[in-house]
Amino acid sequence: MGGKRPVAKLATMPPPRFPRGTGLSLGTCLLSLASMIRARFAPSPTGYLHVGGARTALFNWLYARHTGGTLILRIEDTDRERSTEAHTQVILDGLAWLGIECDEGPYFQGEYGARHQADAERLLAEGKAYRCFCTREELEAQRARVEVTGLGFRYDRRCFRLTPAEVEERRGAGIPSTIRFLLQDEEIAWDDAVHGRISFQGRDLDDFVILRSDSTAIYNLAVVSDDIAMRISHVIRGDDHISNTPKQIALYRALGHPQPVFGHVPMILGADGKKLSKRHGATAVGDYQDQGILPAAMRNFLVLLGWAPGGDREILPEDEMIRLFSLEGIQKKAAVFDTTKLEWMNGQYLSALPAEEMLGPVQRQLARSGVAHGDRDLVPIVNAVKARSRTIIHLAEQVAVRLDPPRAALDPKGETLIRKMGPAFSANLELAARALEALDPKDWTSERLLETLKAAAAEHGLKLGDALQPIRVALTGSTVSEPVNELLAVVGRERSLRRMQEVAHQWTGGDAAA
RNA sequence: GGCGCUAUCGUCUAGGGGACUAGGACGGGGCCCUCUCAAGGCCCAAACACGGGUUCGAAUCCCGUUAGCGCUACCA
Repeated sequence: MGGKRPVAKLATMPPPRFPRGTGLSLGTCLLSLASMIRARFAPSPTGYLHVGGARTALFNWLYARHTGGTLILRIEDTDRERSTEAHTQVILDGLAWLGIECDEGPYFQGEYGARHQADAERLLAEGKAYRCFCTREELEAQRARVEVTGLGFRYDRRCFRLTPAEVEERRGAGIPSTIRFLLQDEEIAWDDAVHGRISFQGRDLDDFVILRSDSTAIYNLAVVSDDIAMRISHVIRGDDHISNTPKQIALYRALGHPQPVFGHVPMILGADGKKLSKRHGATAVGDYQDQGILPAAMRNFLVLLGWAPGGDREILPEDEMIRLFSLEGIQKKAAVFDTTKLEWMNGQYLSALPAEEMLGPVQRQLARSGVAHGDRDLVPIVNAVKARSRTIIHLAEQVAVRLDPPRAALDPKGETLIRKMGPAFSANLELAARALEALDPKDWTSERLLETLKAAAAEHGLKLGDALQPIRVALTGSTVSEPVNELLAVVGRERSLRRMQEVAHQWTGGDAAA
């Protein structure tokens, strides 16, 4: 393949990375560009992995996979007060659970302090930034004064007007200082991959601090410095960063680097239309893992929240998702997180997934609720109940009841049935039990059970439903389950008969209305 | 306050000037299947925020209004 040579050549080229006039054919050039796409996910470990962050990660991952590019993970741990290793681990676990694997990293922003500082000092040396000796208190006082007048505060550049001698004097006196970026009054615009053109005026922005008095970088500098160093070509992030973008572009310009492509994805809202927060209940991906959501279902739900492939697709397997994904399909509008639809989707995945493949999560859930299953094969039980379950938790409860019928709790539908049938409930139950007991244990199969039950009902002139529903309620506590013959087969002969007799007794002598 | 972003059924969305009596999905209602439920199939209710333009023609383009959200730190 002749494609190898230009790629190698490009790789050794110094920035700017995007070749112009290199004499390469358009096709080769596009091919090379595609393979040079470098996207990143850059969470700060100051909390759990939020579903919003997870979706941003998912979009980056899909974009990288779709284009054959590279996904870089960078942990932005420069806020030492709030960042913890535990949070970093939770983020890593969350991404792994969702099946989002990164090609590079995790890198830790905290390790690049020296570069951040060097970049700030270079800007200072080039006159693109200046030392600022204003203290927090002074700044706050200025801000308070201006806000009374109803105008927005903007730093008045008083330190920019200091003479070199004054600066030296203060430095000599050991007065702490920050480095502040000198923002030009010019238009700063970019073609956002999801919003189209967005434009700001430099005069509406503040001269912002880029380096603290302790020489650590402020977010905007750190991000730009790292994104340049890591050769990031596409910055896909939450749209709460839109107003940071002009500052970052100004930094790219000052540092002499071409800016990457920016794409700002919308926020995720709670059911009340407000920004998703703890009040809305589960917001961390770990919460959904605990609730028994399958990673594939979570991914499918999340990708459809703010992105659509066009057309009527709902269930998207991973390869389809990657094939169809595009930045153009991303919605501009914030989306409400609808847990009901998530559960529906999880139900779809649960129904389609072979029992063997969900044994792990089911066993973990059984262990959590203290249910021992010994050496019993869970596969047939899971197969019997998975079509009717929306979460692993719910599914595991159903498995537990089939393992040990006395666990069954009577639900309102079960109660209603008992009340409506009156004495017939126990009578029919006993009748069915007798018929089943007469069955050779070897014939305790779904098919023979149905035959036997049908024959018994016919013999006593009962409608099939009247014969079967009491069995269902006895074994599960509810009127909802797989077909009764399958239920009996899955529960097993001894357990079924014992439970049927117990329940029949319970509702004869006693007060059936309870 | 300033700056910016956004606006189609309750929710997620399709739609990129005529193909729109605005399509799909979740949820809701009804029917079918069936021993029950789920799944599946069929049907029903349900939306272009408002006001101006542009145009022969606007959900689609432009401008306002309104509402929501974001940012406005020596946080990220």
